[in-house]
This record gives sequence, structure tokens and C-alpha cells, in this order.
Amino acid sequence: MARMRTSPWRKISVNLAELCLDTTLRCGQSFRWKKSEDDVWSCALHGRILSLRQDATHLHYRAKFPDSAYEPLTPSPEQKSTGKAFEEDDTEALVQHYLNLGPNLTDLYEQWSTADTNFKNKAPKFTGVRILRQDAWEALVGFICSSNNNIIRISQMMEKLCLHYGPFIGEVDSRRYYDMPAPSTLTAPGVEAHLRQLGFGYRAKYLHRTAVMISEEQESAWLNSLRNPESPVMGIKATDAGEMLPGGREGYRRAHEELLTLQGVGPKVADCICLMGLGWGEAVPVDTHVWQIAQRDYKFGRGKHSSLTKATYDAVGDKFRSLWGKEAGWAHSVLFTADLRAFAERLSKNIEVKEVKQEHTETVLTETQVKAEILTPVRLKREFGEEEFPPIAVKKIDARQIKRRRRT
DNA sequence: ACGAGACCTACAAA
DNA sequence: ATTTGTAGGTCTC
Repeated sequence: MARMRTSPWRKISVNLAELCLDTTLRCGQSFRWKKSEDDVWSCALHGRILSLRQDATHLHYRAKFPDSAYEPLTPSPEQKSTGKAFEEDDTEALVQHYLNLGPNLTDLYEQWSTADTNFKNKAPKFTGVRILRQDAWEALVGFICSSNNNIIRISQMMEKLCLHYGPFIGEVDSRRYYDMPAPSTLTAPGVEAHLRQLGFGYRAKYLHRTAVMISEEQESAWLNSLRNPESPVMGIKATDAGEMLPGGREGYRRAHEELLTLQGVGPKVADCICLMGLGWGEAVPVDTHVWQIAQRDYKFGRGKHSSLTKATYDAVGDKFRSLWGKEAGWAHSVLFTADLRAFAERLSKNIEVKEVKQEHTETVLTETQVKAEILTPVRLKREFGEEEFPPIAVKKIDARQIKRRRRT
């Protein structure tokens, strides 16, 4: 067992409106964070295991480094006297950078609420949802895996990928942490078959082919050239990204277009990478959830935009950019999170659940019918263990369904 | 342009 | 105990 060096817990003053770790790390933008019983989130990042914990007033963080990360260097006398080794120096910077703590989220929520009553109604139960600044390559891999998939399995796939191809970083709470493998690690001919064997399905080919393409362009240099220059990687100075247009800034549009050349990357995945991996705040990924939201709350789904074609996809993005502005993708993420099954409990609190008979007619659902369908007890039921069943919903559920649950 | 199918798999629900 | 539906889409006709 390699010797590791663990830094003491340190803290940054952050309130829950600026960052809600529990929501942000579970809402499907990152797939590698693991939570332990004591509400500590951990992930292998930048050659260390970064651990995060939050209370009402502070974000607490610490890093655990493998031996090899510091052994070749000698701590300075000052570092020795303060007990602060050199490698911790950039951990706060890493936390600030990764969690994207720069923008004032409280102000942004205020701005979006003023512009949009629907946002104003939905957002209060989903405060502190912040877009992370993930590594572009990690975002690319994660979102290629996301197609026709769910968050649980995407996370399992990322875990397997790191376990089999990534570097071992260390152990925390008897869990082993592996970092993301570099693109060149996935370029060997046998990788596709192996990934299939590991359960990646048809995405195995996409990952292999994408890894080859990225690798040919000097690892991730090409990918990082597509970044928003106002949101550079650590250590690079920010420069202006140009003026905002209805379809997004020039650089965003170019990044999106270029990403489409990769296998397994369509418009939605490209937008996820733009938003979460490349720092383009105006990118609005339109997936099934967002399409439902656009139909239910923003009058899409009829006439010209009755189905989610390429033209409709762009129109939805344009609509949200005109409504929410330059950080439309951030606002989109709040509503997206509100729509996730994993967070359904927050919606059920003050909601009257109505019985709805599911009629499968050809007619388009009215707005009220669509709403009611989403709040049907059958759908809510999946979200809760029996003990935390919302009283209102449980009253409406057929007793037979509960019996059946117990048997298995 | 637009619409239909096929595509891997794990996991819950019936 | 099996079968079916589904989950933050993309590619190919």
C-alpha cells in the first residue's frame, strides 16, 4: 500500500444559494463523484483525490495525494514550518476552478426570475445549481456515454472506464479511486471489443473512434482550442469571447459545429460538451427533458415546431437564449434538474396529485393534461423508498401496488 | 428537410 | 420468474 499524504480540511465561505453540492453533483452533468455515508463527496481529479463537504456557511475541501506526486520534491522550510506542503497550494484554486465559483448565482437567478415567470416558479426548490468546469475530454466521454442512457448507468460506465484504463490515484474510505484515462489510452485496436465486453454497448465504437481522432490532434489541444476564452483552463489568462448573438457567440457556434464531426456526438451531446466542458454558457442542450419542458411551459410542440427536428432544436435554444441571456445554459440546467426523477420529491410537497386516466388518443395533450401526467402517482412512486413516501401521493396509490413492492 | 428504425444494457415495474 | 419499458441520442436510410 503506497503512502499517501492527506491535507487537513480547509474551507471556503459559500452559502447554499451560491452552491448546492448535493444538487450540483447529482444532476447529471458529472458522473464520477461518489458520496460516502458522512456526506463527503470524493473524486479523482488532477492527480489527487479531492473530497468536498458542505454546511450552511462553508464548503470544506481536502485532497489526498499519492506518494509519487510529492516525493521527488522537497517541501520548503516554510512549508515544513506551516505544515503546508507544496501540493496543497493549488487545491483551493482547483476547487474554485472546477466548481466554477466565479459567477454570482444569486444575481443570475434573480435575473432569470425577472425575465421568466416559469423560472421564477420552479427555481426556489432548486437553488445553488451551478455549471461545473469539467475537463473537456471527460465531458466528451461522459456525454457520448449518455445517449439513450440513464445517469446511474453512465456513472457505472465511467467508473469502469477509469478502473480499466485510468491511473490509480489512491484509496479513501476503502474505496479505490482512478482518474480519467488520457485519450491515447483508448486508441489501441482491441479497445472497442473490450469496452463492449464491459457493457458500453454501441457506444464502445464511438469512444474508440473519438479517442483516435482526439489523440491524433495532440491529445486534447484541439479540444481545448474550442474553449470559451473567457473561461480558460487553469493558469491561462482570460480574453474576450466576442458579442452575443441569438444563436450564441461565434466561438460557441464554431465549437458546436466542430464537435459534430466526432463519432457519437450529435447536437445535444455537442451542447453538453460546450456548456460543461468548454465554458460556453449559452449552450442549451435540448434532450427529452428539455423538449418536454419546452412543450409544457414554452409553447413548443405545435405547428412549425411540432416535433424535435434540427430546426426545432435550434429554435428552442434561441428561445432560451433570448429569454435568459448569455448564461442560458445555466438556467436551463436548473429547470432540467427540476425535471429529473431523482429530485421529484421536492416537487411533490405542495402539489395536489390528481388521478388521471391515461388515454392514448391521437390528439395533442393540452397543457393541463401534460402537467397532470407528469405528476401521476405511478411516476412519483418510483422515486421513493416506502418510508419517505409523500403522504399525498401514497394516499392515491393503489394498495395492490404497495403489496407487490414488498414481495420483491 | 423530415420521419422511422435500429442500436447495447441494466434495472425497475408489471 | 419472465417479460416489457425506459433512460439527458445518434446514425443511417
